[in-house]
Amino acid sequence: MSDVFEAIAAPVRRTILDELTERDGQTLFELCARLTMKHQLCLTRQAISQHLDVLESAGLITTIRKSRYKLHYLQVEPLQVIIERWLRPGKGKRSHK
Amino acid sequence: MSDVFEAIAAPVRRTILDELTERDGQTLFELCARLTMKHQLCLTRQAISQHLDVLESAGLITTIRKSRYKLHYLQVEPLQVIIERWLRPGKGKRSHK
DNA sequence: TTGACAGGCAAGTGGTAGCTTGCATATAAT
DNA sequence: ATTATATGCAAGCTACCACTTGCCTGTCAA
Repeated sequence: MSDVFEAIAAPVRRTILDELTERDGQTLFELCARLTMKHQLCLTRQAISQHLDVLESAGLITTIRKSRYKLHYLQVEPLQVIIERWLRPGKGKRSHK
Repeated sequence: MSDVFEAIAAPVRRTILDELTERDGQTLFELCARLTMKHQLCLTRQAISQHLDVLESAGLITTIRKSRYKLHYLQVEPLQVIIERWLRPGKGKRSHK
């Protein structure tokens, strides 16, 4: 996949991004617990792991291995392409002058 | 569908938004021609029509009937939610002060 | 009125994303 | 060494999206 747009297409993945916005550097198990508790989601650990893979291959999260833990960090830079693409007034339109 | 995120998940639909950014108010047939010519896409008219339906139900385009023509206009407002959600530094983080 | 043009509706099909199940690996604790 | 914890890998299943095909409606020109 590795595509930013498809990565944020799934509601679960957007919720994961929200969670990391609120508390960065969570492990897979932490995310599992929070998605279950706070967001009433009923997913297996593997399902969430696969979502994290998608997010990582899209560049929306980075991971760091800490012994047996894997910490996940949010990266919002890839989302900028959306602004660059459609939300900038002057883009080939010569808006200034 | 009616979801902004799923609407921009498909590459073809993003190309349609690009086309409308470049030239707003196109008809279905105009879009078909341009997607075929400029973007080397090989899709039937119905396929593109369905994509336009998705974009409209997501609020990314609006349409106006002009006799037997249907004109399509770009609406970028729904994309702002992405900025509000993840690209704003101070959102519950009390960044100022 | 007849034909061409622009668009709409709906059923059918193939491919793939998302999820589960089962097993495997690695690190830490006892 | 054994067990618990945290994660990884891979095959299989299901549901749905994207696309096509076929036919229908509405508008304009001759």
